[in-house]
Amino acid sequence: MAADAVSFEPVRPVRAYQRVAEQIEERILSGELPPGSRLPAERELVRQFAVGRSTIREALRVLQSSGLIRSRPGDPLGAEVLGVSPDNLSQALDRLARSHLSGLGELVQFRMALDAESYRLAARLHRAEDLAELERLAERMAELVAVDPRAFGEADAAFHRSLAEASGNALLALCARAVHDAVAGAIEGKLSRSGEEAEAWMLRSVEHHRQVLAALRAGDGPGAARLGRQALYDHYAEYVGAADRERLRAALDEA
Amino acid sequence: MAADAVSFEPVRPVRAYQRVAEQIEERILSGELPPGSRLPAERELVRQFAVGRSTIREALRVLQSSGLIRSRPGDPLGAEVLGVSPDNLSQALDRLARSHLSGLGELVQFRMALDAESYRLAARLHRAEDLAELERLAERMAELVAVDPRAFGEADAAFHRSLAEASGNALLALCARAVHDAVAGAIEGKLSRSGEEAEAWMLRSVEHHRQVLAALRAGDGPGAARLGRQALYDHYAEYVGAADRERLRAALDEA
DNA sequence: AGAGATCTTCTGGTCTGACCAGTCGCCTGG
DNA sequence: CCAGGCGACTGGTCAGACCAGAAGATCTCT
Repeated sequence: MAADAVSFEPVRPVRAYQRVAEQIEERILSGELPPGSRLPAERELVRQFAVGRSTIREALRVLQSSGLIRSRPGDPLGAEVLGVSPDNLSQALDRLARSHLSGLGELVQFRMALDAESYRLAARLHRAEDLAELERLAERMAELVAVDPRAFGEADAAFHRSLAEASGNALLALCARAVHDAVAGAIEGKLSRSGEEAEAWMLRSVEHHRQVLAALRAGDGPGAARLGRQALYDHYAEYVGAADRERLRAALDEA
Repeated sequence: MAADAVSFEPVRPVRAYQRVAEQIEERILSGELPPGSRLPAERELVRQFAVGRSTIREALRVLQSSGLIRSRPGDPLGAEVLGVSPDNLSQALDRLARSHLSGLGELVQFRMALDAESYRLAARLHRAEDLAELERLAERMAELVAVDPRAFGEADAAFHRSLAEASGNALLALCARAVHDAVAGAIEGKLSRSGEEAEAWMLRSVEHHRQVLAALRAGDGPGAARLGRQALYDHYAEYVGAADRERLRAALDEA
């Protein structure tokens, strides 16, 4: 142990822009720069950090690509602090999904796991107001069937988001949302239902939500989880290849 | 619908560096620039894209911060393409964990869900060589107990990685790894076990892996999932607050 | 001839200074 | 009071320069 204590670590060069980005990120994550606050102008940061403007700009680019800040030309107030957001997470998941590494099957299978867990937790831990909100959304969706498919889709997404948030785990909810978006992006275009099919699909969704709500009220975690898995299988099984369908079935069994 | 078709979308300015980054990212994600290949030198990219060097550099910074490429000063081959990796994901998770949005409890709870699902799938879908690899790793860990705690920890991480990969879902495996890293980062420092405690912990790990392997061989998905959840609870319950412990218990029940 | 030191020439990292097109606040003329 | 214009900012982009480091070529000494 003593010999380890005096051993040196290889010093790796730290770029100037990196240290600038780390300093600013630290202030944001610590809450010292809350969302909505403004960074000084670039030329002011140049003075404060005593580096060139290109260094400052590269640092700001990194922070911006992480979704921590947003800048707009001509804004006399400087870059806006956005705080931690799930956008970066969705972006990362999106990349994973878009790379040949993962196909639609893996994506849906992954979403099965996330949804099932959030349903299960929501059934066990939901608060009264969560349930009220979910019932409100479910009602609105029932009204929208055969009226406005687009609004129905949005309400559907909102329902799933609220359900995930009712699990009490914000991280789980964010990831579920990110994967939801990734699936939607992957299936975009393929999903071309005729009017009748769309209506049948909406009716099935409403029924599914009714069952999930019943499970939530009963506090039936495993039941809610099973419902979530089954609904995803029913929705997407027809869009994946044979091998992926086998995969999804495996995710369904014993669950 | 017709009225919608002729409506215009608000045009948002697209920065030059953004388009450069998108073009390069597209080539990487499509596989045209496989991992290990090299990008042209910056000055060459300046010529090809017909933009200034600072624009090129900001684009490369974005790609680098996403973990897609890596550049090294003086490298005559140009920036190296790394391909999609979970580093960006774990970085995003790390930020979420460090911000007040998510604490260690949520992180561990999330990991419970991912690990449980990957164990469950691995028990059902693993190939013979996966099992052989896992048994090899488990043996090596058993040898390392009380010899090299550091090497043991690495072998442990490798075991979990292989186990997640045996699930057949690369996306799930990458996310599990990212969350694993984020948890490790969040608990860093707090984890200061004495020699005896460390050895007891290692022995418990070996036993746990033995049980998991037995469940895998038996194809017992739910059993493997339960083992994974329980092991995480046992490992981390002492490090989280009372509220988070309740949360973890909820993730354990009925699973 | 082989091995080591030196040189050349590239790389990425950084800085400076400049210009442009926006955006906002102020101020003036109605 | 308000509309319009002026000016002083902003961020986005470019051009050119210098530096330290890395790699391969070259040279020198044994």
